[in-house]
This record gives sequence, C-alpha cells and structure tokens, in this order.
Amino acid sequence: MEYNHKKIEAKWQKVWEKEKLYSPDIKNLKKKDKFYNLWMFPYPSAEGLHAGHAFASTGSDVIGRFMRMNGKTVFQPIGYDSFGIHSENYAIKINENPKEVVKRTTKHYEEQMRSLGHGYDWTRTVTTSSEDYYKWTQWLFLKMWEKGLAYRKTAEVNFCPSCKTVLADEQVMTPKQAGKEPRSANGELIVNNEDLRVCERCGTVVERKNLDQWFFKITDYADRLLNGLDTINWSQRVVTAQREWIGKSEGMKIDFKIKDSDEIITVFTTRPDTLESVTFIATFSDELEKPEKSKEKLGKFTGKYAISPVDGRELPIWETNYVEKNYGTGFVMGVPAYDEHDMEFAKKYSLDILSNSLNDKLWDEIPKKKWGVKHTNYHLRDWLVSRQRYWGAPIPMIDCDKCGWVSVPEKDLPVTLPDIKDFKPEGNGRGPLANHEEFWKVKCPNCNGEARRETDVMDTFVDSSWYFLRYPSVGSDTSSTLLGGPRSKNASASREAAGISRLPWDNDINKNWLPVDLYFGGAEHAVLHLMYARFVNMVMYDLGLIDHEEPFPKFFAHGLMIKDGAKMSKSRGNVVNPDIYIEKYGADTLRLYVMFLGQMDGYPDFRDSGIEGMSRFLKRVYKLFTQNSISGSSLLRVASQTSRSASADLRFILNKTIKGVTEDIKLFKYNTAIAKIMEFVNELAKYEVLSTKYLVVLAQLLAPFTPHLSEEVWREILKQKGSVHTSTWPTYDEKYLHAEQVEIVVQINGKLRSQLIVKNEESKNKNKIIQLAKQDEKVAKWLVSGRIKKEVFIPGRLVNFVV
RNA sequence: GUCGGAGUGGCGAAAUUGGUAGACGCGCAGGAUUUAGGAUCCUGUGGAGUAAUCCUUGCAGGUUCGAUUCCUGUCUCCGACACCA
Repeated sequence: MEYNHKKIEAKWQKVWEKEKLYSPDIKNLKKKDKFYNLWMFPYPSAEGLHAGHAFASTGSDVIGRFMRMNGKTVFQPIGYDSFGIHSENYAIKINENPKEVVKRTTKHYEEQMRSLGHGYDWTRTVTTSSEDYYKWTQWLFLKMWEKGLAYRKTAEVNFCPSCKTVLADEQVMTPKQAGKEPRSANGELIVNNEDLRVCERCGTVVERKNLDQWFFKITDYADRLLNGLDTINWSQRVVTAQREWIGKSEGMKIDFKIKDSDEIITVFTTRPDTLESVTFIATFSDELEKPEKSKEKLGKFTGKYAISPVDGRELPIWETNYVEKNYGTGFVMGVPAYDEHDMEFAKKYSLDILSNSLNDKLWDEIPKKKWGVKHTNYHLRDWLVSRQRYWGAPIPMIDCDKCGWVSVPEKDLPVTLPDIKDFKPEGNGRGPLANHEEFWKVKCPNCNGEARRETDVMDTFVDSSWYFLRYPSVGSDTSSTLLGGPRSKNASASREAAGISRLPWDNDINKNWLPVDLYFGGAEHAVLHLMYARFVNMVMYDLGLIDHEEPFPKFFAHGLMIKDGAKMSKSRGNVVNPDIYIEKYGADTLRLYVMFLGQMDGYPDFRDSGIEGMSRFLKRVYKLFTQNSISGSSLLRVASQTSRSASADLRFILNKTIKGVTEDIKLFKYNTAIAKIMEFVNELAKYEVLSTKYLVVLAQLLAPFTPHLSEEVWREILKQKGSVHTSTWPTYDEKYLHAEQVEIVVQINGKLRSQLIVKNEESKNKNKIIQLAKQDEKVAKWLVSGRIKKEVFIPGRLVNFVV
C-alpha cells in the first residue's frame, strides 16, 4: 500500500467538514473548556499564500489540535483583512476594481488554506471589506465619536506621495523596518540612506504636510496600555517594543518668563534637578535643515532671553535643528553640563556651561513655588485614522454649515462605499469619493439643511482592530441583537428599524468566548495592530460592551521564514509557493517539514532537499502502520534485535516519548517534538509485529502535525472510534519513565574515559559504582599513574576521579 | 549611541538547577537491491592521527573535579528605540 497523499487529504477534508469537526457548538459552552485559538488574519494578496504563511498558520493549527485532544472546545476562525491600501494598491496596478480583485483573491486564499488542512471553522469567517462587516467598523467610529475619542484637527502629518494619502505615525518607519527599498516620490530608488522615513506599504519617503484629519485619542489610554502590559503573557520582545513606543517619561513642565515681555515659554524636562545649571533655551526651527544621522547641530539666536526662575539669570533662546516640534512642549532647557546634546550645541556656539550640583529638592520646590508642574510625556501620538483613498470604510460623519460635524445616525449605517470607476487616489488631499457629488451631497441629519459627507475612508488598522470580537458571533442569527435583549430575528429587525442601539456581536456568546486564549502572529505588528486592538478593546470595555480589558492575554510572536538567506518577498523573487509542495508531497509533509525546520520563533530557511527527507519519513510512517496490521496482543516479536526485554524497553520509550512530545508542544518547541516522534518511529521500525497500542499513540502524537495521515490510519487501519482529532491525548505513566539499564559516565579529571552499563537500581549506589568504575579496563589504565585525590559521584549519571 | 537577543559540524539545528557536545534531519561516502537510473534498505559521517590519543560550542581569560551553560573582557551578526529633552 502506497502512501497516496492526494487521496487521503481530499478525503478527510471532506469528512471533517461534513462532520463539523472544527465548528464548535458556539452557544453551549463551559467557559473553562474553551480555547479561542486565533491566528492573525491575512490580507489576501494577489500572489496568494506563501510558505511563510504556511509556517505561521501551521504553528497555530498545531496548538489548536493539541488543545482539542486535551479536552478543550477549540474555536479557530479565519478571515480576510481585505479592505485597505494593500489590497487597493494591487488593484490599481492591474487596473481593476478592488472589489472584483478581492473576490478573486479571497477565494484563492480560502482554497490554499483549506488545502493546508487547518482546523478552521469555515462557518464563521470575516471579510473586512464586506458591507455587513464594515458597517460595524463605522459603528465603532460612532462609538469613538460619542465618547469624545474621535476628533478632527489640523496637524503636521505624514503623507505618502505614492499612496497619495496620510499615514499614522506607526505606519512610517525606516526602509529596513518596512523591508522595502526606499524610493523618492517619483519612484526612483534611493541608495545609501538608512535614516529615511518611509511608507510601511510602498517604501516611498514620506512628506510632512499640514492637513485637517480625523484622529482617535489613543493617548488618553497611554497609561492603561502601558500598565496592561504587566498583566499579559506576551513574547518579551513585543512587550518591550510596545513599551518603548508608548515611551512614557516623567518629568516637569517649567515656565520661563521672557525678558522685557509678558510672554512665557514652557519647557518639558525629565531632569528638573539640573535647573540650576541651565544656560540656554532651545526650540525647534522650521527653517533650519532637518538633522540626519551624525549631522551637526545647527542653531540661530532669536535675540530673546528667558529668565531662570531659580536665580534670575538671563538665558538666550535659540532656534535649533535638534529639538522636535512634536515632542514635549517644543522647548528644551539647555543644560550642557548634564546633557551631551546640549553640550555639543553649547560648545559649537560658545554658550555658557554651568555645572552646579544636582538638586533633588527641586522636584518638590518647583511645584511649591509655582515655577512648574509635574508632567508625564509620551512618545505615543494620537492615531490618525483618515485616509484619502477609496478602498476602505467611509467615515460616517457629515459636515453641516450650521451644525458643524454631525455623526451619521446608527440606523443609517452602513454608509455604503459606492462602486465608482475613478477610484485611483489623486494626491490632492482629498479621497476619490470627493469627486462624487451623489455620495457626498447629503442632508444634515440634525437640521436637514445642506451638508457634505466626509469623503475620507478609515485606516485598514481600524478594520482589524476588532475582528476577533466578531468571529464567534458570525453565522449566529443573534449576531446583531440588542445588548441583553431578546434573540428573535424579528425583534432584532424591528429594533434595528427603530434605530435602537445594537452590537456587532452577540453579548452572551462573547462573554463565553472572549478573551482570545492564544493569539499567534508576527512581531512586526507590535506597535501597529497589536496596540490598536488593545486600545479599541479597552474602549469597548469602558463602554460596558465587553467584559474583558485585554483582548489577548497570551500572544506568541512567531518568526519569519527565510529563503536563500533573505526574508521572502516578491520583489526578491524568493517566494516559495506552498501549492507546488502540497501537490507533490502533500499538506502533511509540508506541515511537518516547516514545523521541523527550526524554532517557531526563529527564522528557518526553506530548502527543497529538506522537504524530500520529510516525505521519506512520512512514507516510512505509513508503511509502519500498514505493515504492522494489528497483532492484537501486547507481545512483541523482535525482528532485528536480540534484546533482552523488548517489551519493557519499548514501554519505557513509549512513555518517554509521550512525556517529551507533550512538554515540547506546550512550549511551542515543535522541532524537537517532531525529532522525538522520529526517534520513536525509528525504534518501532525495529520490530516486525507491534501491539496496536504503540501505533495508536503514534497516530495521536502525529495528529497535530499530520492531521490527514493520522486520521487515515486511525480510522482505516487501526479501526479506532471517531476522529483521532477528538480522541484523548495520550498520557504517560511515571513508573515506566526509567530505563532498565542506564549508562554511567566515568571521567578522569573531567575527561570522558569510559562508560558503564548498569542496572537502574544499582546506578545510585555510590560504593558499588565507584568500585565498578575502578575495575574498568580503560579507567584502570589512567589510575595506575596517579593517586586519586577526589571522587565525584552523581547518582545515576557519572563518576569523576581527580588524580 | 542606548537597550535587548544570538554566535555550536558541509547545512537546518539539539543539549540549562554546570555532568557523555552535536539528538533529529539534510547533505555526503561506502554497501545491498536493480540490466541501468530512480526509489528503498543497511553502515559510516565534527577535525587531526595507522593507533593510543589530542583538538573542538566567535575570541581571550576566570571560577569549578567538570563550562555550550556561570563570571570578566572582547569581536561579529540580528532586532527594538534613536538628537525624546
């Protein structure tokens, strides 16, 4: 019997779907039994999934299957982050409407993800660009507005000249961080400059523009976002990244009077204890050249002086290129003696340098004498959410000459994104919808007067900030019931008509299923999606709409797959298409291979020769099952060994393997878990006839990694009841965890000289072992020349003679 | 610059209260089978040496009976933040 992966995989994928194996009964649940297993949903790109996605998503699937076999009710949903710039940019490139493109790409993604054999609940998917989803994204905006967390202001913002839209601070990074070659506005490559700030999506150098934009007040949540980090179990590097992005620094705002004027300027400092050594005041300048790395500091004296509140000294005020306009107050007190930047500047412009001793008392004195107040400053800025693009959720706001900005009433949602042909961004500061009067010309919901609808759409990261709250309720008729209200569809429809407040999720369902038990995803979202989602979740919590403050108590940051020494990307041409390998070797082989490559949080390099080895392994495994068709007895006939007590040996190996594999999976150490399964298989292969119990366990241990093959042998060969995936994970017995015989290492001066094979019980007997060791030929040779100064004995492990 | 993480065979990697370095796999070599190739199976495989033995976890030291593991210094690579006051 040959291992026919195509037949086996297609067969069980159908059966599982028919049996609803991965669609839990969402409403009947004991909370302690649930396991909400979430993988960051992908945006459906035109190229389709690559092997890197397979690596990450399989890592998530393995733990889901493991938890299911450990008695949990597992809910593992999947969806598409299909709204936004990433999808739209591609549509523009091929000159097609994004709506049409997304239809195609999501279909392709679904086929690919199904072919990988992941245990997704396909009855509950989410597509952020569908109307029944984005109306709730708009609803979210309304909640932000009602709570005073959405506001409009003119600010200097980042503008991508290629994407022709503004970007949030988090979406602007160095080319390296973005993984892009930097380009100028006209598309030319820029070489040798690591310090540029580019668009996260396209790598184009961003411009700064003063524009009127919509923001979410995430800074109101800075402290809670920071403190919450202590309560969650996340990969350390992500916590650190988020902490640094929030960038809390505690200090003071201190006022300085300006000489011969009523004006007052305020500086922010974290070192009020240096106040007595201030010699100048520095501020930003719009004219001076923006600094680049190691560029020298420039300054221009303003002619004005500030007065030191401590001693009345006159401090020259300088415009400089090293003070940030958008950080603190825009004014810095120059303390050359205690700050290297100030020192550099002071030296260059021959400013005074004063090094009075530090004065800790100033922390109390300054507020007392009303010179200043305690102040905490954050690096985090408010989240700029408007985009001058087409492919996103229209911002549900209306601008009325009489009433000002008025929100669209909830009952009027969604504000439907119209089908238009001219969806390309123009870069004039307004989105494509601004060209469509039929879209923006509306009556004011307040006064019924002439008004204009907002024509910007929302940032993609708003779409993805709440999708995990939606999944469990998808497909339930109750998904849009009143908060705590009756569940009947009619009742909810009539209330909907009446415009009564509703929720995007079923509250009863969400109470049971949230928060997410394990969130699996890439670390590149540390300060983007992961922070936005926490923020939105906290707002929902404050509104009393959910009852958990942190959406992801546990987050695992997986690594990134590498090919030929570089991150997979289309531009490098090193993208590995999993379809080819699934076709040739099967999903199980691919899954097992990518899990075996290296650590889940590492950077494994994909190789063709490696997957062939894995294919050989699975063929051997399959053969092991088909050849050993059931002895029924627990006795073994040994094929290639003349071993003493084969049955006891195998029992020891069995228990050791179960223990090791179980512990490794819990720690996401899939590579070593698989290595242990391989050792087990190598051991089993030595026997001609095997008791079923070993094969049953083998099928189970493999099940999270190779779900199809395991199911095939479980049901068809081992004739077990039900699915292997709902079977109970094997347990081990401590009493079988010691081998009959153990090896004792004998060292002379710490160097390995011999090994003794002894009975397990004897291995802990110091006198006996030392005596045996001394008698050993190889050891004796080393002992003749010297006198034993010391004998070190580690029970069951080693003897070391110091001579 | 600051703060993290890492450096182990030809390759991907294992190994932590300090106790056989290189598990598992790839690759390679030899053999069996085959008309041949492929596939499969068996054996070997860190380096040097006929061997005894010596050397080997980036480098240099230290602690210890014993160090990939702990300490000091140093180099390299990767990541986060970066003129943040």
